[in-house]
Amino acid sequence: MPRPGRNTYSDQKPPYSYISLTAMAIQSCPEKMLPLSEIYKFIMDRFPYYRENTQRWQNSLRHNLSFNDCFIKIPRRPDQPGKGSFWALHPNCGDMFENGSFLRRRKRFKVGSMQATDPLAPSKPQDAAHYLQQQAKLRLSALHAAAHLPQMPGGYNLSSVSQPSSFKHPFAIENIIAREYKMPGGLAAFSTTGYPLHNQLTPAWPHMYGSGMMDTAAPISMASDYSAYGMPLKSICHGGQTLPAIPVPIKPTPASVPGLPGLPAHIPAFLANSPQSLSPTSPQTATGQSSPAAPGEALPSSASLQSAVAVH
DNA sequence: AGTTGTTTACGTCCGG
DNA sequence: CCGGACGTAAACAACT
Repeated sequence: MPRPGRNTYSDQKPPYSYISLTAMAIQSCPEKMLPLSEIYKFIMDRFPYYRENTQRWQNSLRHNLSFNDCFIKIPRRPDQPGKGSFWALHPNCGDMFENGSFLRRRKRFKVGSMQATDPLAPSKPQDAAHYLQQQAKLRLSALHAAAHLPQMPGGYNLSSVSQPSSFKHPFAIENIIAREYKMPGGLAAFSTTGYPLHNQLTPAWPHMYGSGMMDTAAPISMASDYSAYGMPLKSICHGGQTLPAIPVPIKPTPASVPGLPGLPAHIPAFLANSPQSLSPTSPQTATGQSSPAAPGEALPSSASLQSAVAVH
């Protein structure tokens, strides 16, 4: 029996297509690739609406993964147990959403039909898969390296490398993801400790969990204990200071700064921020905060994004 | 058996 | 109205 009045506001269907949701999920993890189950988890963690009728929407989502060229299947390595492959975004599908609404794409991404926005990025799915795998490897090694670096007070000054974002549509992934985008004064959503401040979720996104979102999302997907290469992310990212994605132009911005290759300035902050990183001593323990606060990743990038956003 | 992935089909919505 | 994007259902194969 339906229980009206309970959670109703957050039960609304998010205004994002499955493609958008999937893209968000994929973008949220360091390697930019996720297995199907993690995509499911991500979506369910963030959007209560999708905790029901799982059969229905998951079927739709799988359909989208297969059907749309913008998603690439990356096979697991033999030494990696587990079901299914990893899914990634096609390197060239960048402007599929670029500056646009996540509600409805202007045009469907087709492999052959587009000229590469990234000259380095292959267009053939197979090549792209390989390409992405390489990128993921790079990212991982970077994460690994970062884990051994001393804390950087200034953090990685990604803002110096990331492109000053041009106008970002409110529904652009950066903005959807980076809740801080609309924080008053464009204040950076990061404490000096490097921990993101998670509690200012704007009421503008009722379909997601409000301030409680991060609680429920505590065992967040991206922070799942494994990486694309079977290495426990948590061990890689320990310390809370992790290097953001390697300069990999996965989503080059057309209006990018000359001389600056498209950096993943699009690290989805709110997505990437594993709630665990919220606060090591988070008072909200609704979901059993026993897990060691897994460090958020891609934070510096988000910070840079923040600064970029704050500028305009 | 359950999950994952592919494919086909059909309906709805929206913009041109 | 038409075509494209999207959502959903369903059948089926392959895999764990």
